[in-house]
Amino acid sequence: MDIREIARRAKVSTATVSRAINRVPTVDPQLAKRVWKVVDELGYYPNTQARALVSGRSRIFGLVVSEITNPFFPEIVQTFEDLAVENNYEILLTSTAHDPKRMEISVRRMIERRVEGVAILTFGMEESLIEHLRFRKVPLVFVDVGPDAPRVANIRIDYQSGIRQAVQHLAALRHARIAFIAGPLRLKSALARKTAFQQSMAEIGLPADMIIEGDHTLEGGKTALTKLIGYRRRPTAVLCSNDMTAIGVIREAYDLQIKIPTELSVIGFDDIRLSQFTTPPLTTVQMSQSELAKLAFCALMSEVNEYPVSRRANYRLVTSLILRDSTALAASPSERRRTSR
Amino acid sequence: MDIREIARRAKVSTATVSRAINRVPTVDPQLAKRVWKVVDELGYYPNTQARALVSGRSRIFGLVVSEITNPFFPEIVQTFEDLAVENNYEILLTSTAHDPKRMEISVRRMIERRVEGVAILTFGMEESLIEHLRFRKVPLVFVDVGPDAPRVANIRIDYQSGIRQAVQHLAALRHARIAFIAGPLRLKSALARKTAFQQSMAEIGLPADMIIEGDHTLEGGKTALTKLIGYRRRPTAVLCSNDMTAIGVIREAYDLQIKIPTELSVIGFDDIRLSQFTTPPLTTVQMSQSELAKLAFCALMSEVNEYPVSRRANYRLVTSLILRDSTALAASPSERRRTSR
DNA sequence: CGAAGTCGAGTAAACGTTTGCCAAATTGTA
DNA sequence: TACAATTTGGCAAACGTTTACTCGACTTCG
Repeated sequence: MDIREIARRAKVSTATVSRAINRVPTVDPQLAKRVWKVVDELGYYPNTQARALVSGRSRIFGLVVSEITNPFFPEIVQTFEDLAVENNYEILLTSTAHDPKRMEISVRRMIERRVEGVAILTFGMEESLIEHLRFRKVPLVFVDVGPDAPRVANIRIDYQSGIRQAVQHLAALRHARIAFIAGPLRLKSALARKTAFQQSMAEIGLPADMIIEGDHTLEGGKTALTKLIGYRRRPTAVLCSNDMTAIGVIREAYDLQIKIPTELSVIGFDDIRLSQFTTPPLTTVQMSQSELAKLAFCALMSEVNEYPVSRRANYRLVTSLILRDSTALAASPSERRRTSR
Repeated sequence: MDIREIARRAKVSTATVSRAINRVPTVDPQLAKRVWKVVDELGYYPNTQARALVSGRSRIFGLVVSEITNPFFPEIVQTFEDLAVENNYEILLTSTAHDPKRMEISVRRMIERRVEGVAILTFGMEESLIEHLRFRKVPLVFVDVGPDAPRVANIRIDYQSGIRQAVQHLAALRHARIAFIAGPLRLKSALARKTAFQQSMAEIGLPADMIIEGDHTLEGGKTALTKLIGYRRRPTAVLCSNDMTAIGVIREAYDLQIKIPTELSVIGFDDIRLSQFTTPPLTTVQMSQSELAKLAFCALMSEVNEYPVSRRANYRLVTSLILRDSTALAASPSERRRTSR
């Protein structure tokens, strides 16, 4: 069943059917109604590939994430999908798992399906592959790491704002020995978080001398804590580069019978949904995933639809502290071992 | 850059280029090599929509889930995607959030993109919408709830096997008062789990008289536990219809200062990844998500590619108990209040 | 009243592939 | 050497839309 069948039954030309379906205003309302009637009766759905072929627009956006099973991403995917549907786009989702091979396949898939734009929401990506997309003039949006080039938008994340709040919150609770468990420092985002921590500490005259490089996983958080408690002067609070790390810390603390928050305050970063559900609920720096997805989508949309000369856009996402129950007043050293619930 | 450009440069016809690219064996290796050379040099990627249009095969499968943010689904999506990529398929992911409106949009999207098959991995779906797909003879695969019809495959889940193991495990640990927190009983899957529990209890002569209807959420688990401890004769163990419920129970137990597993044993169902990370790690009945995705994908593939007359296929997924640390010997009533870590 | 505009609908040419059919080239057979 | 049989590659017709052009029928205006 195709547009010709509709045309025949409504006794008009295929051009008119096409125009009616696409709600072109010049078509006579009478005719349009006749067309729509037939369309509904027959349950006709236009063939997207034919449309795409002739119009040159696939109405597909690519979305690249590290891995969907990483709790950071589902919310992004969800929001992105919602927006896509609202705007009659489809999304081509690929996960790269930081594997060059998979990235290459991702890019190939995107190009073959002729995506109109790609949001790369993984943190860091093979340059050479991006080139393939750039070469084809596909609009791109990155977070933090994008090149400064035409048709490339960047979402700049303001790590400092939230991390400063976190540090000052701890300081206000009289913590002076604050440790930081960083992410893998080859990731620009992890590096930026660490730097923000150091700067925030410096601002209030505290030493940022307890920094451990973790790997943004739960396991990493666990091992980091075991290292931390081996220190001569243990930290009374620990700020983590992401929530999974913080959850690892909480988990290890439980095993070591260190009470949180009374004996150790913990703050995470990201505010993945899961962090509401830890025991105790995690105080964390929020980097809104849905906001991020929204920015990415809008960036793509305007790149695709706006006046061809879209000025090199930069978007900004601020972070901010969410208070839950994993932080408390620092125990004074003397009462260190007594305090517990 | 299209196939004609390649043809021109390789000095062959477009037909030959097409055949070379699709590795049709009748084409002379010499020519094929020449074609591939040009293809690589120019970085040519075939246009999928044109292909789909003429071949009548979109190479897209639909995948319907409830919501990606539900921790049960990401793993499914991941596995499904991996398989899809391996077989040169793309996946059109939609989440319905149990909302009829969204389901309708989902179905429309699928039909417009001409998916070759749809896996409906949400538990329960609007009949009428399925009809639209059935009407177009799109192969479908369901879990548990599918109609018995041609071109519809079903994955039958064996809830009984795992739940029996769970019950017997608890019984072996001398638990006699075992509660069950069910899911929303309008869901066939939740009902089946409850029934499996009742049967398993009956088999070993224990009364299944502490059953509460929850809602498969963490909150639901929390409130269920508060009800449970109000009972005159408290349960010493609780089996939950899914992991989120169990996590809610653990969380509430923590707040109520009930020690798990010494004072209360908890078992979940699903084995979502998260359940490894609770404190204590959750003993649970595994229903392998990746296995489920694999079955669904294979069902679709064989429906699409096999000899036209594929006999009505039924697939089977067994469940089984995974032991972690949320279960322990039942405390005898006398030592009930003394025992704790 | 006739010429010049306006407006709406139809004709047909794309879009980039695959593939049925045919002809040319090659090989085998007598 | 001639003819049949078999490969192999090219021509051109699809696939289902959109859209630039065209053309007739009304309006409008001098």
